Amino acid sequence: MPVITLPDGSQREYSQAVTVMDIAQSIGSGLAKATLAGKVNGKIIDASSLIDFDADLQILTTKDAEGVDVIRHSTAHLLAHAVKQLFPEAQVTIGPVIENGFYYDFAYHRPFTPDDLAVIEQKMQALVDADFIIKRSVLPRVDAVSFFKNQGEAYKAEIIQSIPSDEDVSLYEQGDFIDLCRGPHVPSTGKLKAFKLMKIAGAYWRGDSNNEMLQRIYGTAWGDKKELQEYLHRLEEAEKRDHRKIGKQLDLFHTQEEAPGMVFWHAKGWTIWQTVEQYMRQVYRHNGYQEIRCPQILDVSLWKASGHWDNFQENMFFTGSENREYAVKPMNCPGHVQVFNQHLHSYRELPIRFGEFGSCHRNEPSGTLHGIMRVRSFTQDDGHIFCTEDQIQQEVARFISLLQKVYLDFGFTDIIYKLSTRPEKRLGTDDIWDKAENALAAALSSQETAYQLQPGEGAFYGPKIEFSLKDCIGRVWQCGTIQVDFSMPSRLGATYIAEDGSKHVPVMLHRAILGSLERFIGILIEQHAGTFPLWLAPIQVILLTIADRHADYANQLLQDLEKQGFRAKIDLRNEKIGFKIREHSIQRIPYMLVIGDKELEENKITVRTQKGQDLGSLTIHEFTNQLNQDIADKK
RNA sequence: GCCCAUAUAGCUCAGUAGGUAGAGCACUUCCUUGGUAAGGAAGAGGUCACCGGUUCAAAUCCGGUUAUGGGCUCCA
Repeated sequence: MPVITLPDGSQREYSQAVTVMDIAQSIGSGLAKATLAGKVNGKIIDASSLIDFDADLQILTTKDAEGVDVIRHSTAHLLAHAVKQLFPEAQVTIGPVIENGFYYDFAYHRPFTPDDLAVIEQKMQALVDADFIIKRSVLPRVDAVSFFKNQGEAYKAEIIQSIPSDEDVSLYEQGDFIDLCRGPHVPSTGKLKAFKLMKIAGAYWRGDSNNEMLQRIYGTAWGDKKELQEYLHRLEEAEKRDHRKIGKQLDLFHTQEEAPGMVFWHAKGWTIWQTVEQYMRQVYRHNGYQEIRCPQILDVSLWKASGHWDNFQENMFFTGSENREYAVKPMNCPGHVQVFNQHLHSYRELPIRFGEFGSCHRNEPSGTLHGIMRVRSFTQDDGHIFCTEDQIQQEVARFISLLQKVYLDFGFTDIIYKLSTRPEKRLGTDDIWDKAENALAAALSSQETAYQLQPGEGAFYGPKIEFSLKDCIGRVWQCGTIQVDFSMPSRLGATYIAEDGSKHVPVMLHRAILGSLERFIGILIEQHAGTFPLWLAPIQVILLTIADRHADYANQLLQDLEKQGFRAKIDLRNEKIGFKIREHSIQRIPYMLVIGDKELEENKITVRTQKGQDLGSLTIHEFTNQLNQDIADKK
C-alpha cells in the first residue's frame, strides 16, 4: 500500500504497486499526457517504473529542467536509432546529454556529411511519428556483452565490460533499436517534439587522442518548438557578438596568414588594450606589487634548469645567434626568479610580489588556435608572489577578492571557480600538497565562493585555482589563475634567510587576473557586444558638423576635449548629419556632438548618445562634467 | 596534432552542366552645404589563398600546402 507524497505536500495512497504514469493518470489525464518521467526520493526514473514503497514523487514534464534533460537523452537515442536504420554498419558508442542538447558518437567507415544530417533528421522525425513505446529491460552483464557482440557493436560491448561485474545492465528498446543505457527515458518516441541536429565533429573514442576518431553528431532538444526556436534565435544573436566579427567591424585588430596565432592590433583595439593595461598597472600599484620587466629571450640553459626544456620543448620557439641558443620566453616566472635572486632576502620582506605585462610565445598546436582567445603570442598580467608556506592561504584569499573586484569593474559577475588538486605525476611530499590544497580550499571558502573540484588536474609542481568566464555562445575560457609552485624556486636557487638564520626556499605563487590580455579583450568585446562602457570605448566622443562653416568651432571643441584627456574625433566630411549619425552609431561611439548654426551661435553643443537618446544642448563644460560623472559611476 | 568544412574586390557575398569574373557597401572625382540611422552621378578596383596536375581551355575537376571555421585532444 504505497503512500505517495507529492511536491505540494499532498498524499495519495494506492492499494498496490503503481507506476509514475498510473499516479499521473490518477491526478488527471492532462498530466499523464505531459508526463516524461518521475523523480522518486530524489532519483529520476522512467514513467513506467513500478513504485511499491512509500515515496516522495515529483512528476517531470517539459516544464522541469530535469524533464527536458530526459528529452535530450531520449533524443540522443532517437538519433542513434535513425543512424542505425540508415547506416546499419555504423556502430553506436555513447550519447550523453550536454548543455542545451546532446551528442552521439558513431564509428563508421566514411564521414557523415551535412546532407546526411538532413536525412538523419527526417528519419528521426519519422520515428517520432511512429510513436514507438520505449521499453526498459535488465540483463546480466555477461549476456549483455554477448548480445552487443552478436550485433557487431564492439564499442558497446567494451563499455559494458568496464561496468562492475556484479551489476546488471539495463537496455532500452524502441521499435527495432536496442541500446545499452542507464536511462531514464521518455515513455515513447512521440514525446520528442522539438529537436535539431546542429553539427558534425570528430571526437576520440573515450576522449583519448591515442584512440581512433569517431564521428560525433551534436543536436539540440527542447520541451516544445517554441523553446527550440528561442534557442536558435539566441544562438544567432550570440554569433553577432563574436569578437572576430566585431573586431573587424570596429577595426580593432586583424590576423593574417604570415603570423598564425598572433594579433595585429589596430589603433582602436590598441587603445582598449592600453586602457586595460593602465587600469591593471594601477591594480599592481595599489596592491603591493612591484612592476618589473624581463628579457624576451633567455639562454636555453635557464630553460633547462627550470624544467621547461624537458617538458615543453615542443611548444617553445627557439632562436640562435653566435653559437648561443636562446628560447623565446613561454612564461615569465624564470625571469622573475632572476630578479628575486639578485638580492639576499630576509623572511621579514616576504611576501614579495612582482608583476609584469609579460609578452610570451608558445607554439600551440594549430588546431587549438581561436580568434584572439587562444593565440601563440600573448601578454599576461603575470605576477609572482614569493612567500612562506604559512602565507599561502592569506595571499590566495587576498588575490581572490582582488580578482573579483577587477572582474566587476569590467562588468563580469559570472565567474566560474575551479580547484585543481594533485595529479599522479607530481613533485613534493604529500604533506606539502595537503597543506597547499587545504590553503587554496580555505581561501576559496573564506571568499564565500562555490567552486568545482578537479581532482588530479593540478600541475605537476602544485595545485591551482582557475577563474573562468564564458564567451557569447557559452564556451568557457580560463582567464585568471593562481598556482602554488613547490618546484621552481628550488630549481632556480631562490632562497630567503629565515628567523633562525638558515636559508629556506620560498613558495612561489604564479598568478594572473586577466590571464592573457588578448583573451580578456576578446571576452570583453563579446560581453559588451562591442558597445564598451565609456571608460573603455576607444573613441568616446565624435564631433559632427552640419556644414563646412562649422569646422573651426568644432575643431576648437575637439582640442578642448583632447586637452582634458578624452578620446575624441571629428567628422568634417561633406555628408548629411543623418549619414554621420548612422555611421558613428554603428561604430558604437558613446557620444555624438552635433554642431551647426544654432550651437555656434549659443556656444553650445547638441548631445546624442550611441543608443539614440537626445541629451539636448549643453555647454562643453556641462558635457565634460557629465563624461567624468559617467566614467566615475561605471568604475 | 586529429576529424570535417571553407578560402572570389578593402568588407559582406553571388558565380553547379570547365569557355580568361559580378552585386551591394566602402574608395576616388564631380554635383549637393543638407539638422539626428544611408542625397545624386561618374570612375577606379580582383594572378578567384598558394603550388602542381588533368584539359584546346580551370575560380570551377583532381592532388598537395597554408590559413581560417566547427569539434576532439592539449593548454607549463
